[in-house]
Amino acid sequence: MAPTHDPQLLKGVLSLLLLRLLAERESYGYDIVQRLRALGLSDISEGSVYPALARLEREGRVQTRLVASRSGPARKYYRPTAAGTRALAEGTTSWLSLVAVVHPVLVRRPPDPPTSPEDT
Amino acid sequence: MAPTHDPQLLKGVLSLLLLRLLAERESYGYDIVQRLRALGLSDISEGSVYPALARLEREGRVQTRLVASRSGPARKYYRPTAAGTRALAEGTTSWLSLVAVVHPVLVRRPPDPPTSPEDT
DNA sequence: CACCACTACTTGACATCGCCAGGTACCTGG
DNA sequence: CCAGGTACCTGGCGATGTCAAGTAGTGGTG
Repeated sequence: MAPTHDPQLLKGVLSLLLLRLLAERESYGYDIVQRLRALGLSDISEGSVYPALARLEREGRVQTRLVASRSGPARKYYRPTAAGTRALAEGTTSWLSLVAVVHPVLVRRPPDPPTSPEDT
Repeated sequence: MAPTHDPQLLKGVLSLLLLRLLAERESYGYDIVQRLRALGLSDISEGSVYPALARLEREGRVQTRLVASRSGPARKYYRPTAAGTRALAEGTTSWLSLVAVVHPVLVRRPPDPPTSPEDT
């Protein structure tokens, strides 16, 4: 079964992921997309990442520098600022809080599914 | 400290929560709002819940019935349909998948300024 | 009786943000 | 020169949470 990936579920979490990945290692958009996919977010699209990165920069959470590449156009490397690191910490707290609320609710025993138990 | 509740993080999860709460016990909008708040989502607003409930109904995931009340206007009780139960199961899987990807990334040790390459 | 608070539900305008599609540009190899 | 991979950006769209305001029924208070 496909994960039936709901775009909505990613809302807000993406920028957190971006900040985190950038905090672990400075990198550029194209690379971030690949790292995200390698992490399991195979459906992630560039059209989500680049705008998110741009937003982060506009908000002063990351800073950039251009670095020429041997295999294509110049890469724009992103790195979190102090504000970005702070935002990451706060966002992580929010995420954890949400998970702490949602998870226990969703993971209780199934409440008598009135349908066939053999759905595949 | 304030939970710094990011509205975006709730996207998509709310309908899942509603479906789950409804699966556990048939109830009406106003009651759902209270249950959500009791669960810790204190910032949830009616303006989020009612439209979400209406959407769920429009999508055939819940069915409703009106019940007169002695303490105010009639209550609209919601209850998941078979499709709703199915959607709940699928949505829960999606949520779990997302958490499985996001959580480990966010919960690694706090990133110091990326300057020590001697980290294992 | 008028007014207000609480219960309940609905709706419209608004903002955010991921996605799709399309576009620009650089570089290497045939 | 062309094809294809690398790399980045933008416009328009759609989904959905929030705010604010509106409609209504019920009961308590002055």
